[in-house]
Amino acid sequence: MGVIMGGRRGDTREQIRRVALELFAEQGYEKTSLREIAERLGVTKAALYYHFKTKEDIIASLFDEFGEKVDELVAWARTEPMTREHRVEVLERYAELLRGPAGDLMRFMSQNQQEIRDLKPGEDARARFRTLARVLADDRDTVIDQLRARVSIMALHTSVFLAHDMDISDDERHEAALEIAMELIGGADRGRRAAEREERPAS
Amino acid sequence: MGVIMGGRRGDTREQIRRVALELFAEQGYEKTSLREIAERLGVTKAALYYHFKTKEDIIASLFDEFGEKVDELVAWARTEPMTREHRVEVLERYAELLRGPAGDLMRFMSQNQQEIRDLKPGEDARARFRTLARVLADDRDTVIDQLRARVSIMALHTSVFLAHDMDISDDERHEAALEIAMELIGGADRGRRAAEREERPAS
DNA sequence: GTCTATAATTAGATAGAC
DNA sequence: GTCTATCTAATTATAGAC
Repeated sequence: MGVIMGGRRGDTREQIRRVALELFAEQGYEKTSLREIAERLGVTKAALYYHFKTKEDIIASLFDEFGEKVDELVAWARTEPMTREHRVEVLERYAELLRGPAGDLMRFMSQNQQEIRDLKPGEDARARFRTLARVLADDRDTVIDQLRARVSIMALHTSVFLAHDMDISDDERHEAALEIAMELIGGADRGRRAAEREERPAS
Repeated sequence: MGVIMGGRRGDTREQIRRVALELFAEQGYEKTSLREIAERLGVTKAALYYHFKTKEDIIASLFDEFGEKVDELVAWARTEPMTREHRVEVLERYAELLRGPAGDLMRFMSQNQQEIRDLKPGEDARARFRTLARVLADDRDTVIDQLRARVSIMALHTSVFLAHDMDISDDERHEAALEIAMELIGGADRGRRAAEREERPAS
């Protein structure tokens, strides 16, 4: 939208976010120091503190952007009844969301769950992850179907490093992970969910 | 084999290992300080350094014990041709191995992959993980079957925290994770592997 | 908006007494 | 085998000049 910031180049904040995500994804949150982020950007630590109050604020800013998109996806998902076809559509959209920076962020989150567990942005992200899983399989589904939904999402998050030594392109890997995720949530001869629904009176 | 240690109580080293695993699994490797381990045990940091040369040596000791068991499992797995039934058996044995301390260790590893990536014991563990996955699906299988094998192992490693807010017992969760893992590696109407083998001359 | 300088804290690790 | 005391290095964060 062509927003013009006060200073000469208003993109410093954005560059901090970009470099921080790079380094967090590369080596983890704790291991990445503010000094390192500043050095790679050619500025000093104090400059970082002008744009972000704390180190945690940097990562919070990254998670917030992703969180909004997930919230939108969940809201959209709930506009239609959860048929198997719709579940597949939701998963496809989520997989699409994971191409680009969001994928790096979720890969980072998967590989550093413990580190970000105590951080507010980490808690929020986990809550969103649960919400998305519950869209795919809720309390009316069997516990195993609920677990299948979670494993399928995790498969999408982790495919990059699960397949990192396999000789395939990014697109092939993306396709393979999506297929596995779909098998898990929309399984072939699995009709428990539909069967249960039939037995229940429309409330 | 009933080894008798030199000192009066040879269990200090073992207690350090136990407490360390507890804390590592609770809060991660980096976040757990040697001071914390020592305090929970009622000793001092210097006492730890008598039993282990470095902090890394403590975690290496934990991974080594687990690694031996995985090596044994892999060796056993290779004594028979890899039929679908045998794959299921291998996975069952691995799941059984994950009950007890090994499960805590693998859960810790899953949640802290980035942290232990640069550590020697972490590299070794990852190599063993790949080896086990290749026992279940090797180069002659499709890439998607290879990825399925890895997802299935990860599902076993992570079921504890994937299902931590679900209202099920440990045994139910264990069963559910194992079922999902088996679906992934021994899938219903999936015959690619067998078909490929038929086309190949017995070398 | 970016800098220098520094405070305050904590970590892993070692030396040497007992 | 365990202790006290200490070293070195790195971290997050702040104060104040320009």
